[in-house]
Amino acid sequence: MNKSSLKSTGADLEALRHSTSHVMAQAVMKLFPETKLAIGPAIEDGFYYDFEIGRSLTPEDLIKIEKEMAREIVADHKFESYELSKQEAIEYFKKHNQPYKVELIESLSEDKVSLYKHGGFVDLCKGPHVKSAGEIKAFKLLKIAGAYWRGDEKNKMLQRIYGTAFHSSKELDEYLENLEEARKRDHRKIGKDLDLFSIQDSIGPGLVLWHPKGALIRKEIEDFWKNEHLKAGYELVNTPHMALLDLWQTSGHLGFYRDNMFAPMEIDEFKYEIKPMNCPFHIAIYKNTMHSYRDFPIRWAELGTVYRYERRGVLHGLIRVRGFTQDDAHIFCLDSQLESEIMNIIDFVMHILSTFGFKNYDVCLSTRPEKYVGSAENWDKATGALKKALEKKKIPYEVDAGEGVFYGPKIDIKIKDVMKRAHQCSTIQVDFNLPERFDVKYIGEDGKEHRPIMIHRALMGSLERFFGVLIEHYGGAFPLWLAPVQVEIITVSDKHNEYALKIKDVFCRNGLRANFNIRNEKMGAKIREAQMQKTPYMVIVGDSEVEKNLISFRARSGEKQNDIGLDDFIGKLKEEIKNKK
RNA sequence: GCCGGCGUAGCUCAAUUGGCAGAGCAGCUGACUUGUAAUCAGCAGGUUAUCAGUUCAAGUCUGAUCGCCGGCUCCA
Repeated sequence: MNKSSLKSTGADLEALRHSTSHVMAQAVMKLFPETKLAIGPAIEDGFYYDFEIGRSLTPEDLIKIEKEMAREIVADHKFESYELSKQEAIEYFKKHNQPYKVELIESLSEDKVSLYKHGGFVDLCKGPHVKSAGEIKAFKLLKIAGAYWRGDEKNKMLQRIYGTAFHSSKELDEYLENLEEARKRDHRKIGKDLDLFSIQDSIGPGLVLWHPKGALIRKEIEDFWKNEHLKAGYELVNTPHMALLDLWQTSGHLGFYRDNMFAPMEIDEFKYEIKPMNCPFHIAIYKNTMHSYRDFPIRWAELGTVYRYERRGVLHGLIRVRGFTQDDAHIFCLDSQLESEIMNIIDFVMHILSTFGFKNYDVCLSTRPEKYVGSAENWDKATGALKKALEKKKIPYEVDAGEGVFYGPKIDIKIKDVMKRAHQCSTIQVDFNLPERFDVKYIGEDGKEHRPIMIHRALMGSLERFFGVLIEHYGGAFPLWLAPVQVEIITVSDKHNEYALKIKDVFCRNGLRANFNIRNEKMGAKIREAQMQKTPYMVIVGDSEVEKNLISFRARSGEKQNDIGLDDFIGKLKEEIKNKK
């Protein structure tokens, strides 16, 4: 649940949705009187309610529940709040056979509990609610899902109904249209339509095949990434995909990360492990030589491919996979450099992400969890540095208290795509664990050994996830610099094929990706095809162009221009590529 | 992993109560020679995810397995 976005949609909308969830629960109770109620809050763009019902709900049930809700809304019962003592409330819910409510009340610290009543329906609830059910003007039940009681997988699984509600049906319709738009932009669909990537049964779940067009986009991203890193004072490293199991013993991953690691394989009586992280390798490079305090900061970056075991049910297109390439970097620095390094990284993240058209972010600072390594003093120092860096950069952020990784505090940056959905990609983490475990050190000014600070960071997170987000962000219509085919050459008839091949060659020599499909098809069909493939430019040549040695073009956007010089057109494209627009 | 749903040609989808697996697009071949979002015709394409079972007969019913989808938990 995202509190900030609840705020942005308004407290009254939250009350409306919360009230709608009560009305839904009431309808469910009426249709299934044996139902045991769990919880039913408002969430970012709607609400849900968890139930234990004797049987599995079906989509038809949702329709019945909606009808029952509509009747209740017409009845327009008031929402009335009142208080009971804890004991009275427990007795009430015991009497009505509502064990989850009893458990909730028992866990409350207050002496009195607040309840809301409307119609005959009573629920444990802090409120607030709308005045009466009639205020619910537009709602829809969206999906049925399983959800663990109290979010713990050891507990019983309940049935959750998701729904949403708005103040007007116009807003509801807009929301539903938005959902439809999101479905159209689904990277799995676009990935198939544009032949960018696939994930196949014969290869294995969560393992991505990058097809030529996807791989081309990846190459452009990688080239950009590498060049920007070199400019920003990073050095590039490369490390293997596996290492002796001992390495993971030393790093501690076998202890705390085993569930996410694939089983080791045995080679020549030694056990090897496919890597779930890149950090130990970078540390190994560091440790291969002596380091002076003068060397810092050391910034090593790698597009490092890692493999992690993810439970089957969590895999999702490119967003959640089992093999992925992190745009990883590790920075070794002095305490005194931590803050400025963090600020550098923040600037760098913004620079890289904004190039892809991501201008809005949700930033979170995660602080020390209950279980942690390192001294509390170091944690405070590092957390303070992260905080100060964010404040100096005037970046608004939320604090996720206790949500840091056990080895250090972190800043997570979630990018917001054009559909305003947030995606976890970038992360900046201070690590107190690995330097200790690997005994990483440098020789200080005083001639003695000291422990450097280590920062992990990823800007795009993983190329797979980032690509998935990018596909949805652009809806498949990649900007020219990323488009796998930048120019589709289309001839009016096959008389013009020779000229088409000639200009294709000119495009290629100029480093532009031009395609000419010689297939004998009417130009209307070829334009349609290029348009559906979201090719940025179509160059059209017929008698007129061949005669005058010119070209005509049509942009994906609909922009058209006839009879321009090939050099002028190429200049235009090069300018557009340079600006990465 | 858990709850629920789904799995038919490369893609999108059909196939009465169990009764001969089909269409469009894409592909191939040929004809047409085209001016800004689909030219026409022919051909080919399948162990209906896999494996068992029920039945005279299974895409359809049952069970298991695999995978996918929506969530939960977990996370780049």
